[in-house]
Order: sequence, then structure tokens, then C-alpha cells
Amino acid sequence: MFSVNLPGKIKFTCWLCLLLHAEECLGGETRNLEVMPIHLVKNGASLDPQVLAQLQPVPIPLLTPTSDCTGKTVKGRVIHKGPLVSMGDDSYVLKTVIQEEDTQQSPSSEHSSINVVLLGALAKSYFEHVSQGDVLLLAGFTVGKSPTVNKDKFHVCNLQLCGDDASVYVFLSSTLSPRSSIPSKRTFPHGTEVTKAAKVAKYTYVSLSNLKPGIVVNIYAVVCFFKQPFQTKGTDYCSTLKITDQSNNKVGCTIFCDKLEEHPKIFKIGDIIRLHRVKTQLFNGAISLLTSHGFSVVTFDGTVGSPVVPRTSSRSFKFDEEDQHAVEALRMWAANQSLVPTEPSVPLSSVQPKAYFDLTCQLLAKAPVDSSCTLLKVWDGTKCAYPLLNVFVEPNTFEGSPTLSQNVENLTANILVYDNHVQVARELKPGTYLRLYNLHAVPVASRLPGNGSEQSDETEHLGFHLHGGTSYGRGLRVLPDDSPDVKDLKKILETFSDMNDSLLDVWNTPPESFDSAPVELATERTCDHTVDPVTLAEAKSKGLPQVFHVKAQLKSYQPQKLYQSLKLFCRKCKFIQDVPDDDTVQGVFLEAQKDDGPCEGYWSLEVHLPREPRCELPSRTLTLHMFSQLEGKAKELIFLKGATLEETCLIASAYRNIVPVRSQGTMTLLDLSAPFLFRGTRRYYGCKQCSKVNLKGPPGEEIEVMDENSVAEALGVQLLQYGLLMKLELQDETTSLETLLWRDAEPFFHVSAVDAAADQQAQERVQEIMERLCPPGSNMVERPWLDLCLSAYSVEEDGQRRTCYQICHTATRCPNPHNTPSDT
DNA sequence: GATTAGGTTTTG
Repeated sequence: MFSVNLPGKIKFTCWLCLLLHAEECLGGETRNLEVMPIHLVKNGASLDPQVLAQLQPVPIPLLTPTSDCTGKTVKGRVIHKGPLVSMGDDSYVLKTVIQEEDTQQSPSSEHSSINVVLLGALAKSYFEHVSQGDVLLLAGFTVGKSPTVNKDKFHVCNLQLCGDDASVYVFLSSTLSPRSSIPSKRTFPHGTEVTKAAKVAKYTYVSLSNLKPGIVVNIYAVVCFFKQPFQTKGTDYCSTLKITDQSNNKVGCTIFCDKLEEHPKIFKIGDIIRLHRVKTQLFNGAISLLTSHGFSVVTFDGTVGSPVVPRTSSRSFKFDEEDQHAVEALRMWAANQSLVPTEPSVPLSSVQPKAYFDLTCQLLAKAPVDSSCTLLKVWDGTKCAYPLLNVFVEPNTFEGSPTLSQNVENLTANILVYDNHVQVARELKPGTYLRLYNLHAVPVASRLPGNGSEQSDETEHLGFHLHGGTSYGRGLRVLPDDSPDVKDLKKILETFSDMNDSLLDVWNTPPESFDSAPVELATERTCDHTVDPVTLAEAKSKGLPQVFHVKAQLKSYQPQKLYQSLKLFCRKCKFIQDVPDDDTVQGVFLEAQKDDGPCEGYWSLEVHLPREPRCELPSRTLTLHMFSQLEGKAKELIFLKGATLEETCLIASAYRNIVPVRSQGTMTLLDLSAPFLFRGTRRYYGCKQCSKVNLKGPPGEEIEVMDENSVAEALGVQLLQYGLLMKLELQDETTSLETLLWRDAEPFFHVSAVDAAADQQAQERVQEIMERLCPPGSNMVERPWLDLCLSAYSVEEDGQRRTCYQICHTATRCPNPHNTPSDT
């Protein structure tokens, strides 16, 4: 900014007399002017707000010879520019005519065009730099009677600008071509410059200490109190504010506007506000501000050093370096005042019972309670020091996820929003970031049932009420995702998404838009058919048989003990059974030891075992049999008689195929409740119903591979297959659905069931996956979403047909590749 | 085209 301060009192003396001879008469008297130095704009820099604060635009037609023009401005387009008349001694005079631009206000050109007389250096400058068609803003003028009104039919007044208090601001004409709308600099004397700004009006901002009743002003200030817009009894919404500035005056401001988006976007005390065209009014002995015609408002964050980003819904608004400076100056000033509130925004973790506070949070779910109350479930990523009250609402009334009513981690706050706020709350979408103003932390003493002691059982649960009314600024508003406070909040919330990176995305994404906004899903479909995704509720309602693609979360699963999910089933008779436990198997082995007769036709190796003192077993003979000692595949198959389960396992770890047998003269297999074959750590079972055991001869030499299938076939055993069977309860935003995971469980977990039965690591992998899909102690918001292919089919159960759903063609993704355990 | 509200705690 460039400003020239000239001596305070200027006496119009000799050269003023010369003007009496000029075309325009200036009145001829010697006057004292208010101190008002010349201010010229340089390089678009802002003017001194202290000075501009005193300026007030006046339409040309409203000027009268008696108008007090102190602090007034006039704006108009140059329609005539006269010659520069030299008065000697470097004194000049120039006459020009400007016309009011707003023709609606002044249809009569007689009253909208006015003569302007410029004197001295300003006249010379004007001559050099102002052209016809330019739009000017004049300040520091005086009004006199126009001596030429009869001749030129212009305004009865003229404007006189001279010397130190006069300012001329030049704007580009709006009729100029786009090429010439680029701002151009014009050099004024004394090395000063005027910037031509493209169709941008200059605003002058008034200090709150300089407000007189009944004027329209522009204001820059800091917000020290505010209410969110509320519906009036009239046609508009009303925002009630109290603002202050460097003058330390606090001024009330009432904003009426029928459009919510045109109300000031104030998020917290300390925000900076710029008001255009508010009128001053005396109310209860104090000046207050009220919206007037053409009102507009822009707000800014009040934090020193943060980016100066105007908050406005207006598509065109003036914002330049001047505004930047004004905001920064107010921020600096406010930082040293104690404006900032007694009840700041506090995290849930610092909330005290009975306190009123502002909460910045994310909306998880909402549900109407009754006509004057809505429940909001929110979190801010901090854990409240007091147990949080849970408010029960029918799950199907929630928008968001009904299971959010679980409050496992004491992170979800229940907020009851009453009366006038219900309407605002109704518009909110889960995932939105919010600020709730003047929230009331209401302690609810709840005594735990079943304990007589009254003292120790009083637990204070905190519920939160946004009471009706707007006292103390009560209300709520959505915060934009890019606001500094939301950015801070997101950082906190993100620390909770370690388990599942998609968590926040999920809540920012309505479930129905999954396909348009891809979300990291914990499972993926492997099917090659294409069907449109449906909700679980839609899947339930459709006919059979069907294949569905759904997105859902895992609500619960069974069995919780994963080894219980291991099953044996017969491909022939379809019978599914549990894998016998070791006690059962051991019992079969012990029973079989009684049948230790000879085995005709087999090569034998006998091992005599003495009675072990530790156990109850008598002394025994353990016999290894083979079809032949040396030849072919037969040597790979060992029949073991008289061993315990433990011994069989031990021997199986050293020999490839061990078949436990017994004999009452003829060798035969054990009861098929026990494995008929041990291969390493794997145990194979046969179907009691479908096997036709026959140990008559060695396995055929045509067998290329000696494995469970060929051994089973050679022994007449119908091999049972291992499988994993789980019941998964899925849930989406519509309903929950019980499904089975069976046919495609192995690809789902990336393990083979037989491994899961024999191998600790494989079991752990299944366990890990289930814990990822359904973390122990988690609530629904923490659980990942699954992309699933479901098939629906009908089964008959107790004479009744029932629809079953099975997860098919689906595999879990492995976000963290399985770590190979280090050697120990 | 004027009017609305004019900071100041529900009582759930």
C-alpha cells in the first residue's frame, strides 16, 4: 500500500481564488478540511482500512447541495472529460462528467450525471490517466451548486475534488473488450500508481467504533458469538451474531435471509466475517447491524497462519490482497484478545457430566425417536472417561447401521436432538462430519440390577442432549471435509482403521454406491458369472434357485471353536459327520488290541512291549504286517496291529502309509470310527455305511501313486472327505442373513480341510481370517465389508422346505501376506 | 413488500 500523508490543516488560499474564474464556481471561501491524506492504489494493494472504514457509497441522484459528504463515496462512469487547464505555478483545474452506473436507481440522466471539478496535481493526474468510459469511485469530495445546471441539464450539484483529502479510484469499463480487461497500471505523480481492476468494485470497511445509526456499511470483524441460522416467524432464516474488531467494540448483528446457503458459514468463535451492505440501527440504546438490500457475507477461519480461504456460496465475490490483509490483521489482533470461548470444542474424552460443550464428530447413524426427537450416533475417536449411555431404538429405524447401537469400545456417543434441531438432523447423512454446539452432557445414574449395595453400583452413564431452542448458540452444522478441524478429526479416526483401512471409506460411501466408489473389501468373488449386486433383503425376497452378489459384513459365526468346523463327509451317501475326537479314536485302538490273532498271508514283524507302569496297558505284541517284504508298491503300505493311537502316530511319522488292523484269525480294519489310514500327520476315515472292507490281497501293481485314494480303494473303503463347515450371519444396511460356508470353504480360507485337520499352522490361518472378518470384541463399524457370491437353494428339513444360502466362489483377500513363522 | 429477532440453557 502506498499512502502520502500531508500536513493536517490545509488552507485554501491564493490558488483557490483563481478558481473563481474557472467555469465552475467552488464557492470562494477559505475552508478547513478534515485531515484526509491522498490514498492511491498501487499494484492492486489494499487501501488503509482505517480510512476506508469511514467511507459510505452514495448514489448520485441522492446528492443535494446540503449533503454532508464526509466519508461518502460516489461511483460513476466518465461520460465527458474536459481539458486540463493550467492556472500557473503548477496548479491545474479539470472538469469532467460522470454518470451513475445503476440506471435502475436513476432512470433520469439529468440526475444521474454530475459535473466533477478536480484541482491541482489531482487534475493533472486525472488528465493523464483517466479516459472517457472509465468507471470511477470518488472520495473526499465536497458538494456545491452546479453553476451550469441550466445549460447542461446535469445534476444541480457538482463535486469538487482537491488536494490532500481527495481520492480517485479508476476501474475498467464493463463494456471493454476481454483483451483490455487485464488490469493495467497507470502511474500517478509522486511515483504512485492506480490499478485498473476488471469490473471489481472497491469496498470500504468501517470500524465498529464509527457506526452511526441509519447508514449502510461494510464491515470486517471477528465473530465472538453466533447462532446457526434458525427459522423465524417470518419468511427468512435468521442468524444472530456478535462481532468485534480492533476497536474492541462489540456489535450485535442480525442476518435475515431466506436461503440457508447465503447465511454466514461460521464454524466457531474467532472466525473472521466480512459483511457487505449491512445497515446500522439503534436498538436498546446500542448500534446493531441488520442485513440490507444487496447484503452479502464471506467468512474465514480465524487461525493465525492458516490459509485465507473465503467461505461463501456466492459464485462471484470480491476477494483480493486487501481482503487477505484484513483477515490476517484481524486474526493477529484476535489472537491476543481473550475472545475464545469459555466452552470450546472438546473431545469426548474430556467431557464432564453436566457440562455444555461443542463437539466435533462424525455421524455414524441416525434414527428418529419421535416427532420432536432424533437420535444421532457419533464418534470422535476418543474414549469418554464416563460410560456412555446407550439409547435403544428399533434397529430397522436406523439410517447407517443398526448394530452401531453396540457400544463395545465406549466410543459411540448417543445424542438426542430435540425440537427445532430435528429438521437439520433429518438432512444429515451417515459419514458426515458435524459440529454440535452447546451440547449438554447429561449424567444418567443407572443402578446395576441384582446387587443390594447402593453405593458401589451407581454408575453414571453420559447421554448427550441438544436441547430445543437456540440459546447459547445451540445447534448443529455440517463441517466441510476440508476444514482444518475435520482434517484433525480424520487423523484421529484413521488411527482406528488400522484393523481395516476401508472403514472410513465405507462410512463415507453409501452402501448402494459401492460399485461407483470402490472400497477395499476383505473378500473377493472368484465366479465368472455376472449378476447385478443386491442387498441381503432383496436376496431374501427372490425366488429359487438363485445366485446373488452381495456386499455385507459378518455379524456372527459358528462354531466359535474352529476345530468344530472340521467335518467328514461321504461323497457317496452325502453323510456329514464330526471328526471323531482322540478319546473316541483311542478307545477304538484299545478295543482292537484285544483282537491280536495271526494274520495269514502277510509278512510280519513282531515287537514285544512290556507292561508300562505309568499306564494301564498290559504287556503287548505290536505287529507290523506287509503284503510282501520287498516287492513293488506293497512295501509302502504297513499294517499295524496292537498299537495305541499314540504309537500309531509315532510310527506314521516315519512310514508313509500306516493302516491300523486287528485280527481274529483274519486281518481286518478297526471300527471305522477310527482312521483306517495314517499318512504322516494326516488321518483318513472311511464311511461306515458305504465301505466294503476287503483285505484279501495286495494293492494292484497298476497303482502309480500310493495315496489315500488308492489305499482306500484297495481296502474296499469308501474314503471320507474333509470339509470345513461354518455358519456365517451376514449383515448389510437392509437385514441380516444366515449363510453356510461349506462347498467353497477351502478356497475361501486358502487352506485344504485335510491340512486344517492335521496342521496347526493351517488352523491358525483360518483363525486369523475369522478374526479379521469379525475381530473379537468389535462392533460392526470396525468390521470389514465382504464381497460375496451367494447361492440360494432349497432343503427339506422335518418335512418342511427351507431356503438355504451358501457362500460360493469367494475368497478372502490377504492384505498382509501370511508371515512364515521364524525358526524357534 | 414488509416481516422475521433483538445471544443467555431442557427440564426430554
